[in-house]
Amino acid sequence: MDKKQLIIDATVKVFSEKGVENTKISDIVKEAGIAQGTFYLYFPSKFSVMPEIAKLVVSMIIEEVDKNVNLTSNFQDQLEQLISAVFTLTDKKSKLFTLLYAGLSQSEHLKQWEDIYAPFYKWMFEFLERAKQNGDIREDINSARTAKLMIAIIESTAEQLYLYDESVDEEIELQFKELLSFVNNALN
Amino acid sequence: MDKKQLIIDATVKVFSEKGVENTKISDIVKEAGIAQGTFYLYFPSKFSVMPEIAKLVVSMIIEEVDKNVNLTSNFQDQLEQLISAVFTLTDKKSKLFTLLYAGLSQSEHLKQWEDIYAPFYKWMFEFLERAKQNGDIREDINSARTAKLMIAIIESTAEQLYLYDESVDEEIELQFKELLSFVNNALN
Amino acid sequence: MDKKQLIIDATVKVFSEKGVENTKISDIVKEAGIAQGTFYLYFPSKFSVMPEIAKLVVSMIIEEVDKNVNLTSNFQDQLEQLISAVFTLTDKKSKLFTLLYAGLSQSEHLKQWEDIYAPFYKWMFEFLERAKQNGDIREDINSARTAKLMIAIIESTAEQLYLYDESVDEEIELQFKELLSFVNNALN
Amino acid sequence: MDKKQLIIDATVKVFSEKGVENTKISDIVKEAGIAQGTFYLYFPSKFSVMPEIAKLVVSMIIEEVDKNVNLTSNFQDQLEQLISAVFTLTDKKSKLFTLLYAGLSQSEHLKQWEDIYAPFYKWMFEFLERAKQNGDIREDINSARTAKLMIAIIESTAEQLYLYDESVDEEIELQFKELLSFVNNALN
DNA sequence: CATGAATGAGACTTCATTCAT
DNA sequence: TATGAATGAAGTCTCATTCAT
Repeated sequence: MDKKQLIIDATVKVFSEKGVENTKISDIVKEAGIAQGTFYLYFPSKFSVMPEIAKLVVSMIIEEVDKNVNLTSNFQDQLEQLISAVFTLTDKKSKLFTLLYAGLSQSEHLKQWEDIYAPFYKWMFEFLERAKQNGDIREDINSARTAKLMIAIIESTAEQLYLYDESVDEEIELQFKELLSFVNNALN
Repeated sequence: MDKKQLIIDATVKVFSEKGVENTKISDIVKEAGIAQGTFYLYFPSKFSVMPEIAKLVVSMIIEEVDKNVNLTSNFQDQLEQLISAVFTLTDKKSKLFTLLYAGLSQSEHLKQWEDIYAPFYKWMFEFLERAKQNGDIREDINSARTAKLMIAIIESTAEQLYLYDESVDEEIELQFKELLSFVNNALN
Repeated sequence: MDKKQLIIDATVKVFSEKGVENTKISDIVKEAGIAQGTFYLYFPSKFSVMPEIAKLVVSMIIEEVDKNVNLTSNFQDQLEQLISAVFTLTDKKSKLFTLLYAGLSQSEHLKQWEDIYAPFYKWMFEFLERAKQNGDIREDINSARTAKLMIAIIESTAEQLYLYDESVDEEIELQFKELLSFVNNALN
Repeated sequence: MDKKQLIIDATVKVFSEKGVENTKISDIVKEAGIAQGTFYLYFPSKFSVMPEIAKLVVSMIIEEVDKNVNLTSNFQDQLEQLISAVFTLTDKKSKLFTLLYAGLSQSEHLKQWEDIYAPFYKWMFEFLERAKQNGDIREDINSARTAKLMIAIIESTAEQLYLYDESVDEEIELQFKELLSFVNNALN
């Protein structure tokens, strides 16, 4: 198998398990089953693997929403499917998301993050544009700016519920409903 | 002067300047003007200063919104004042907020963060309850859950604008308006 | 109570519990219930408390053998009482003895140790002299030199049994008998 | 050259010169001519080198007694050769023996010491068994237990003479004779 | 005499990085 | 390309000792 991919996979695993700062290069190479020096043939530092991981996460998000949001459903249902998809993925990959968000706020390479995140913004932009054309949401909405707001509130809420709160299922369900109602009203 | 406070202040300063991970204990004590060993009389590690910093930040937020939100204004204006206050503070203390958010997502002591953040949640809860009693917002809103949503979207957006985007003033103004409109609709 | 004695007692306690090298001055003062600086009014270092401890141990040995060796018994019995007394004390104070022996072999102040140990050598010398005069042991024995041999073999054996071996009672009993027989023969 | 052996040899040297407690890892690596970090590839602490040193010392003892005790001599002579061999070695390697004995009484790994010392006990056991079969010593002697007594008294006496007393040659000679006579009688 | 907060030298240990094989 | 033993800079943390009160 490709050594570079081997390193990326191993890094995702150990980063998820112990966090970025507590991970040593030696942990990664041990997990990857390669020699210490080999790592440096592909990456100059553990931090430089992060963009690869971010791309992975974003592609997972896109895949999840594409799979779950049924464009033939009515808008109400699509909104619910969208939020549900993000929640599900956040739950399933909580450690991975945690380190991504941590990486986002820390990093000096903010511009890079934006580029990597761009596909999700684009997805949301098109989602809103479609809705606008179908008359499902307010006319005065700016799809680009509202896309940011939508992503912000959905991800932040998912983050709160799954990463911080260790919430019980019932509370998650209620917060989910409140968010859906909030967003629904916001868009109309 | 109280050595503990000296350490906290110095830590805020150097954390803000170089980030948590790039800060050495020696940086903190140099800034504080104390001996290396003295640090350890008050804190077991640089990370253990974080909760103190978080308390500081939250008290700054509360102070800022209390100062700027005029409870005698109409609700529309109060909402604008609230968002504006958070935006202003995020702008002014962007480095400090960055490290707080990073700390939040990293930490193992999530329950602790919740406790520290509680005052802001409480503030927002009371803000919404008042509005509900005055008939300014929808009856079916759950103030506790919506408080979380409000904080999530306002802070996330401020974060995006001031910490990541390095946005130009005009874009900030437009995004501010879009957020205000979004939230206004969401609550009605 | 006398602060110096307070320090000595506390030092015996913590040295016994954690060994000399693992003991910090702060452990001693905490145990003694005095301030950090007070220690230095009485001793320049933790090592300088050792001679005091050694004196204590030697006086304990003398006391124990004096109490248990009945000079009116026949020599055979006295020998048994002597060995038994050393064994009992070694068992009861094993930690204390361990650190004394460690201190003995480490120290640069060997001459000092000899002086401190002198009373036990003297006791043994007189014990043998008496036996010689009573015709209980060989005429050609040199009491001074044999005193050293006696102390060496009794203490070493006790040390082995109680400090190293964690021997079971039965084995201790058998080794005790073997030693008694060995010494008995050696002296006749 | 093998780095591990390099470290062991260097450790023996510096331990002998300045004692275990006064030795810093940096002293060892300087002596060994290796980098600081290299030490930790082979040993987790300076104390963990001790067992290796102990093995070395025990093998030296075995070698010395094997070389000097002539199994074709009569028992009296063999006994003298045995004691003489231990005395000579203790004299020649006094510092090394000192630190071994100190290590013995300190260590928490007592069981380990026993294992390391086992070869000498075995040697002595066989020495006594042979003598018993030849009718050179008492029939009622238990070789295993008496082996312990023999080692205890010979080593303790050597230790006293060479490590503590800084005795003059004449006194050593006399104590040697007294010991030989003592042991001779003890065994018959 | 007694205190104990403060000091700072210095030992420990880690781990990213190199480089000869 | 790949290896992994070796390196040594750099940071952590301890703790004996001091000294103003």
